[in-house]
Amino acid sequence: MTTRWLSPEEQRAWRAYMAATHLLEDAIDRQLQQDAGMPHLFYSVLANLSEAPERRLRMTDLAESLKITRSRLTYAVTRLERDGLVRREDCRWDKRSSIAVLTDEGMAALERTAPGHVETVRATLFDRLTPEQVRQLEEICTGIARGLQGGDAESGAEDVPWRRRSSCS
Amino acid sequence: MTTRWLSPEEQRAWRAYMAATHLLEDAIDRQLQQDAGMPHLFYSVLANLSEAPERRLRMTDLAESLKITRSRLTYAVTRLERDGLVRREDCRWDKRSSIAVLTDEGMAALERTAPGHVETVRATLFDRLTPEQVRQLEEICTGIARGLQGGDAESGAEDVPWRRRSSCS
DNA sequence: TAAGTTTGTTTCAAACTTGAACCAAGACTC
DNA sequence: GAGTCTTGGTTCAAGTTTGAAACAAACTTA
Repeated sequence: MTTRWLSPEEQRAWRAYMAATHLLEDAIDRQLQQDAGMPHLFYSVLANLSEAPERRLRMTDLAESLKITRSRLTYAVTRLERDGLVRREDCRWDKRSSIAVLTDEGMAALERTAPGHVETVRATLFDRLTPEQVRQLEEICTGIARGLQGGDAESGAEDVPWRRRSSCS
Repeated sequence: MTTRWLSPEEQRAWRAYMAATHLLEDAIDRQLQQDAGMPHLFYSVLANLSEAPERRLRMTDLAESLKITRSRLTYAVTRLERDGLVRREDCRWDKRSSIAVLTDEGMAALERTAPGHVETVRATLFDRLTPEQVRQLEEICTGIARGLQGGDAESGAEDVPWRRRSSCS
């Protein structure tokens, strides 16, 4: 089959997308690194745990929720554990599982860090979007994410190479 | 000043955004790694060079165009040079500069790889968006990018920490 | 229930990224 | 025209990510 190249509009959108995502992630990473000494991902781990019941989550569920590989999460949690912000516990029911728990110190670190982070997200992203665009962005991103996960939906869940295997359950 | 937290709509958009960008970049990286043995960034270097006049670009300009740090580019070009896909040349007018040039072999690799890449970008992104959403995405991303670069524009170019120093020109 | 499969997690080496430090060449200043 | 600043690029060590392999605990099934 001959390649369906991108249309000019798609080209422009794709370039803008790559530029924006690079710049945004850079800005956020830099702010967090400076003010909290941790990359964005690590912050997200803390944030995610803080919202879970009892501030605890199984490693796999946490990885799934963050859309990252298990091995990447293992690294992050190991580091956060070393810093005392997270603790690992064994799962009582399934001895294979390990549970990441946000410590009080971790919660404190999160609370200390959150305002600056949110401020950055605002300044770099939301303050530049109209409410309508916020809706559009959510709509677009939700669609993309659904397409890339277990989002079996329409086109049938073919086993294409770019689909993460261990998606959700 | 008390923190302006994210509204529920913004929260949803932010989460969807992070999920989508993670999943998308993962999918694209995986496809390129499998089919071309290089990460997305390296592909972008080749693609960018291929469109430049004479297929050559100053390192700094290339970095600027890709929105990445110079040191990251140095690494990428070094690797691509080792693989024979790119070559470095000295700049005649400014002896500090070095110019990255796409070799014929690099162009061939790009042409061989592009269809699969574009197909993935389509399948994961554009095939899931309406033409209207493509426009919206471009608009949104352009705005974000403008805000984060030399895009001095409205809010005055304060020297905020999350702004990349060596922006443009 | 032993053998085989799946699931949850970690480990390890190789690859990549970061940021600060460095070096050299051009530009500016007095 | 020597000192100073800026720009273009690389280097280096420390940090992070990747993917495959290893392990161990469930689960399945003959």
